[in-house]
Formats: sequence, C-alpha cells, structure tokens
Amino acid sequence: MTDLKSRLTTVVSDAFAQAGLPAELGRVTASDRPDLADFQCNGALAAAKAAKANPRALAEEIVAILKPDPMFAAVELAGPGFINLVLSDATLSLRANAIAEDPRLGAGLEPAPRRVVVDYGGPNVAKPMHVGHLRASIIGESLKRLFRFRGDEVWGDAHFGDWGFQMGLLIVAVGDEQPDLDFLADGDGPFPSESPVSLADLERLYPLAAARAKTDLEYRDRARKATAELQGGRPGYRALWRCFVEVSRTALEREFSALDIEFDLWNGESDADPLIAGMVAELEAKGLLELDQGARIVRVAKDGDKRELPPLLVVSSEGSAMYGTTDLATIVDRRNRFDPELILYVVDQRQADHFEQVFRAARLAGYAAEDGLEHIGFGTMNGPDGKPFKTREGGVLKLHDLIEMAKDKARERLKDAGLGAELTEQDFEDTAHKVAVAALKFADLGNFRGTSYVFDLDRFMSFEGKTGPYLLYQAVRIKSLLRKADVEGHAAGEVVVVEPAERDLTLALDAYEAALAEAYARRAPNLIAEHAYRLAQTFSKFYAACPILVAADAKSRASRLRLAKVTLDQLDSALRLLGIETPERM
RNA sequence: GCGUCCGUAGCUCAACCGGAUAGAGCACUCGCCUUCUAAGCGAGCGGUUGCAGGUUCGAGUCCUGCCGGACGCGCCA
Repeated sequence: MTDLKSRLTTVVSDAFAQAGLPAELGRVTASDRPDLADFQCNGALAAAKAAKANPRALAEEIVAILKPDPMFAAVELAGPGFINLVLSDATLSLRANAIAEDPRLGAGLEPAPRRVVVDYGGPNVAKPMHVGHLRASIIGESLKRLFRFRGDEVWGDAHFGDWGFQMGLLIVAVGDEQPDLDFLADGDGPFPSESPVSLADLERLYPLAAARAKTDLEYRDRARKATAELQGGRPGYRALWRCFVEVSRTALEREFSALDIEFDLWNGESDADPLIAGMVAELEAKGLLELDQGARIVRVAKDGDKRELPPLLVVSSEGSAMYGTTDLATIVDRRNRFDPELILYVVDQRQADHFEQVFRAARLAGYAAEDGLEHIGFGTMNGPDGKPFKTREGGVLKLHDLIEMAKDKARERLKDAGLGAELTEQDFEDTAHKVAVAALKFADLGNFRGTSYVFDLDRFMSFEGKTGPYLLYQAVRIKSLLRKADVEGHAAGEVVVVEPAERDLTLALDAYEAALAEAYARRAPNLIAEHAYRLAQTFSKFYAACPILVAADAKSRASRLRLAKVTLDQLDSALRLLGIETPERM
C-alpha cells in the first residue's frame, strides 16, 4: 500500500539514476499547477545547476524514459525544466479501490516504531482549567493520537501539578477554616479517607491563600513549613493531600472528557519527588553539580551558543527542589518505567529556555539521548487586542465557561436550522456538544501550533467556510446519503474514475499519507486539519458535479457510492486524529 | 542590553530542500435549490510578501542592515 506520490518518486528516481543523475533528485510533489498536471518533479533544475548543464535537455531525457510507462496519461516537459506527470484514469481507479479496501484508508506506518511519551495538558490540583490549558490539551491529544496511529507505542501523561508550595498553602488554608480536622493531628492516624473539602472549596481557597502569602510573611512561613512537613511525610498532611488530589483529579477528568481528551497516565510531580535525592547524589557523583550563590546548579551553556544560557537550578539556596529539578527527575522516572526513545513536551513556547536547560542537563547526566527530548512549543490564544485572552473583566476565562459559550452558540444555530424538532433532546444536546468541540478544536489545530492566534468565537462558530462545523457538515451529508442508499437498496461497487471531479477526489484521498507523514515529522497537526478541509471541499465539489444516487447508470452509481463511503471513512479518520467526533445528523 | 520567533489581500491564515500565474477562508458583488442536507457549489473583486541591499538562470523562502511587534533572560511554575 503506497501512495501515488511515493510511488512516483520511486519511478522518477529510477529514471534519474538511469540517466546517470542523482536518484534523490527524483522527488515528486503534488503539482503546483493542477490545470497542467497531477504531479511534478523539479529535479532536473537542480541536476542542471550541479552539472552546469541545460535543464531542459536533462528533463527531456527523463521524460523519454518515463513516457512508455502505462501508468501515465501524459509526461511533459514544461517551462525551464519541470517534469509534469498526468496519471491515467486506470491508475487512479486502481488507487481509489485500494484505498477503499485498506483498513487504514491509505495511511502508512512509520518504518521504525518507537516508545514515546507525550507530556501535555498540565492540569493542577485546586486550580480550575482556563483557556491557557486549551491549546496544550488539544495539540497534545492530537499528537498522541497521530503518533499512535503511525505505529508508535505512546503514553499520554497529564503531568499533574500535585506537589510543591501550593499544597502547603492549601493545607494551611483548609486548616484555618476547619481547625478541628482530624488530618491536622500529629501522629500516624488512622485518618479518614473521605475528603473534608469539595473542589469548589479548593478553588475558592487557593487564590485567597496564594494572594495572602504574597503579603503576609507569617502566613507564608506557615505554608512553607506545611509544605516541608508534607514532603517529609507527615501522615495527616499526606492523607489530606491525597484528598485534594482525588477531588481535583475526578473533576479534571470530567472536564477533559468533555473535550474527548483522555490520559493514559496521571503521573504527578509527586511521583518524581522520591527520585530527587538519589538524582542529586548521582549528579554530584558525575561532577555535574556546582555550588553558586548558595544554590546547586548544573551549567548547561555550550560554546556555540549565541548567548549564555543560564544554568539549571537543581537545589535552591534554601535547599528545596525547583521546577527544573522535578522535570529532570520526571525524565529519570519515565526512563525507569518505560524507557521511552522520545518524550514530547507540549508546553507553551515561552518555556523554551527552561526546557533547553532541562534537556541539556538530562543529556549531560545520560538520562536521555541527544534527540530523545523535544519541546513542542505553541503560541498563545489571544483576545481581540492581540494579548493573551482575558475575560471582559480582565480575569482568566475558565475552560468550562468557554465550552459552555460555544455550546450555546451551537444550540442556537442548530435550532435555526430546525434540527431541534427532528431530534430527541439527548441527541440534540449530543450534536450541539460535538459541533462546539469541533469548532474549538478545528480553530486551534487549523493554525500551525507555533503561531499565536486570535480567539474569535463568532468566527469559529460561524458554520461557514474553513471551520470545524463545515467538516462535520460534509461528513453528515455523506452519512445521510449512505443511509438513503441503504434504504433504496443500492450497494457500492468498483470505483471507475471518469469525471474530473472523480479524479480530484481520488487525488485528494491519496494525499492522506503524505499529509500524515509530514504532520508526524513536523509534529504539526494543522497539516491533518488542512488535509481534512481539502478532502471535504473536494468532496463537496464532487457532490455538486456528480449525481450519486441518481447517477445515469448502476455502475457509476456503485462507483460513486464507494467514493463517498471511503471519503467519509478517511474524513472520520482524520478528524479522529484531531480529536473531533462527527454526529449522525446536523 | 542580549537572545528567540514573527511581519504575506481590508480581516484571519497557507505556501511541501529556492521553482511555473503567491493560495484558502471571512467580508463584498453576481449566479445556482420541482436530483441525493444551500451550514453547500460556481464566478468575480482583492498583493511592490514591512523597508533597503546582496547571492542565484530563478527569492515570500537563503545572507546583511534597518523599521515594527510578541516573547524570554538564576532561586515562581
């Protein structure tokens, strides 16, 4: 199962070799001029430059070699030395049938599967998720699915923020409010397993405590002491902390699942904590630690650097672990548990320096291979003013509220379309939810992750043009068509490509593999989104140009039905990789 | 100050190792529902790719300088 582009690259590379030219110049790409050809090769231009020869003459030689191959309808020399390739209808028909019969819908596998950890989401105990978590979650989930689909063994890890000073703050805050709690007692317990606080309590108390600790030094010291005692293993604090973690995690999982985001692991910062002491000793033994201004650091600057990268702080002058320490220990933890060949950190681009420090330290310590750690940075989601998104009041918008806003819009639009009357309330709600999630995710994943984008709910939910709802609409249309075909007793049959719209649709289907391979290589889900949109649009043109159920003859109806079915399946596959589900009706 | 990223149509974004006529969507104009969902399809309008040089047969893409913007730069995460 090979896509046309790869197959053509092989064929044309062989022709280059036959002509005595470097085979790697035979790279074939989709044509820039669809009016002239299906595919093209620009290698003759590069070959001519290297050999100081006439590009047209070289290209002519290649054309002569390729021309007899019956897979082509035409092979032509154009412009300064482009080789234009037009495939025969028979070649395209063959390919369309192959994709239709392929359980992977034309998508390939990576030749050498790896063990990969995707670190994304980054939720924290007691903190409600806000819009900042949206990108990390959506992009990470998509990369996890993509890597898994390409054949890697993948663990998605939420990397739960369940440790550190915030926990001490919460213990103090809860203790002040409920001074009679059993958990506050010294000694070994036993302590209740029932949580004395709800998530709402935690979310209420945390910001207050954090603010107070900034100005009230006595309060801050109590929180620090509580943090130290918790980390030292004080049983009552541990038991209380476990309640915080459980209450938070349950609520967060519910929120993530509303976005179809599911983690394989909820390993927290607390899981890495027990490894820190040993790790520090090991770094010491390896001679990597240095005492500087009272702190223990690893110098990570390199000779070629354009600017001196600050050292990684492993132990602060107060003797505590920093977030870089935890990240480093987490690498050790993952190595021990899974021995991953690659760890992807899907985290805001602004933390690029931090990860560079951690990665360099990890390599120096031998915890990871040179190419085993990657920061997958992304830009911010901005408000209309171009600054990171805030509510009208200037606060952060909770993720939950954002999703509700999107669902309200979706309900409104579905009612306008008269769908409310057709569906049961449950189906209606389900569809509204899917439409809202598709709108949000497609708006996010449609852009390259590295660039920031402006959040504009009206535009995302406009249900027109290049949006999530448009893609769902195309999928739903096909589902409806197939239901009708079923009722009328029409079956799909062999694809025979005749019409231009059928050619274009086949070429669009074939491009799935190239899009996925590129998305994988560049860790860029927007290329999947781009493909899905192209496919949907190409189908829509086909739908308008080629009657399916009322086709002129039974053979062409069967052929078009199969094209419609495989388009739906591939669209569904691509959307699933983006984390988007399609409803039955809309 | 140093460093990273960015500047493409009125707006939001593409452009596959440097290749043909820089592409989509929105907005605007026009056409298309007595055939399968018009949340659609077709056509049109819209560009000195921030500015100035350079390399090349060929530059949005590579190099240099400048202008403008975002972000980061040791004990928060």
